[in-house]
Amino acid sequence: MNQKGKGKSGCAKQQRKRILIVDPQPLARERLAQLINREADLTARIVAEGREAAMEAIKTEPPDLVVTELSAQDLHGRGFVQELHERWPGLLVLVLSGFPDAVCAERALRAGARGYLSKQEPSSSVLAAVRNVLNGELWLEHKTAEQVLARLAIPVGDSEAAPERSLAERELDVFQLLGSGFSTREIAESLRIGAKTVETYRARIKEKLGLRSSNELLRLAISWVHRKLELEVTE
Amino acid sequence: MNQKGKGKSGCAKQQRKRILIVDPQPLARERLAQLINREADLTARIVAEGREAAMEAIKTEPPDLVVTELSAQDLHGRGFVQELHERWPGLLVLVLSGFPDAVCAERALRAGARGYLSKQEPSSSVLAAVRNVLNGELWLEHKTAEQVLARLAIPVGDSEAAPERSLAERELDVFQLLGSGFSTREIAESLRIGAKTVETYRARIKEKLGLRSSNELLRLAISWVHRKLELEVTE
DNA sequence: ACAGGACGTCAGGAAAAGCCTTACAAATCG
DNA sequence: CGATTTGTAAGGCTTTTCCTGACGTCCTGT
Repeated sequence: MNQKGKGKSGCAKQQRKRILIVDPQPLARERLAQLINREADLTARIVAEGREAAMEAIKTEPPDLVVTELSAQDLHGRGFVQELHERWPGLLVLVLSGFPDAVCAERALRAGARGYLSKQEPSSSVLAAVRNVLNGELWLEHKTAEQVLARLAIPVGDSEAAPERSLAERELDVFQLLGSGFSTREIAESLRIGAKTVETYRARIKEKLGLRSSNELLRLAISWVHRKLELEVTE
Repeated sequence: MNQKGKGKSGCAKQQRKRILIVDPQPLARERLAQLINREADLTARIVAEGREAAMEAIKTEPPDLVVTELSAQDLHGRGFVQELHERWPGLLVLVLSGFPDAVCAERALRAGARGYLSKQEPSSSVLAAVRNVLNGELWLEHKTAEQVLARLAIPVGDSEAAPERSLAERELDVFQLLGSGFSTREIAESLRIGAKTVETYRARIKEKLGLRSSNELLRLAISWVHRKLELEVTE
């Protein structure tokens, strides 16, 4: 909206906030870069080659903000946020998600993200989110925020039915990927851990949820994902 | 790449192919519209307000091609693509997907789409896909294509091959029981046949539906049962 | 009428996935 | 500080799935 008039000489360029975009979807990332670059006080750079390249880029030229994607097939993205947060604790991270969901939002925030929004939000909101997070504020969509707060507000009551309350992080990863139709082996690859480890999680999930067969586990996981997607659609 | 040079007079504008974009993700759809609009012989229009609005737009101003998204909503429930195909059988539809997956591709094609590609493909591929589909060709990514080729033999006309149309009685029994959460062994008992026989059916189902893993089979079966239940409830 | 194909049924052996047990370091909790 | 949870994983055994055949029964078309 208003910009200009802050740097009278060439130094304005150096005051631009640098934003690094890490997103596997070209259409989305290109548009986002455009939107950012046409703001006079922001400048965007895209990393298209994956997470390692992103790390490299951050090391060589630290950005003020990283905007990254969190999509269904790659829950490992949460690990990315966490990794970022561990290596550069002060780095601001905004998560764009193709998988809008309060549980994911909460987990992204726990992992160190400073904002979370759905790709279904209008461009203007995306830009608003970028600015807010740059200003040091936390950014969440309203509905998501409410849901997250509601979840945080509920102490360890007695509503034990929801898998996400009783499962550990990694177990939830596995559960969700199982429900999305991935095999144990694929999950292992996606999470970058051994297949044997995934088997351990499956066993623990089954124990925690009181399931007897692998089949029941799969069925429950799939229904859970279904339900989540339905909620997402209706709201 | 090359455009221009085809319309020497003002009539070029009227020859522009009209493309309607239906996608809930603003970033992606805006970028796509840009890419299309900067081609001299193509013009894009965005529908942001949902499927009904899209139907309306198609009715009032028929496009040459509809590019739409396939996200979570369409994994179950009857698809937008199918509805489009029923109402305008000749309408070209290209599906952009956030979930690169052969099963989804398969379903999209069966529902009447003429192309399917992942949002992870580079912008240039997206544009290439648009052009190919406009030219009457079928467009698939290579990996997806290989997986789907098996059944491309089925003409695009009025296939409508839901599982119940292509599976034999016993195969459908097994499919449904699988989707209801029964194991191979349980199904065998339930149908009073040998477990080995059930295995045979599973194999045949997988072949007929072009599934590669037992996991995919299970996921499809479960989704199918879900969908059936939903339809029963809502209708 | 008879050949070809889809259907229903099953088996043997190889390959893969899953289950049970054990392990251990780090984090967290009480 | 000790106990529990979490994240990671291996070894060995059991079950399931996959691949390859097989065989009789219906239809269907020419």
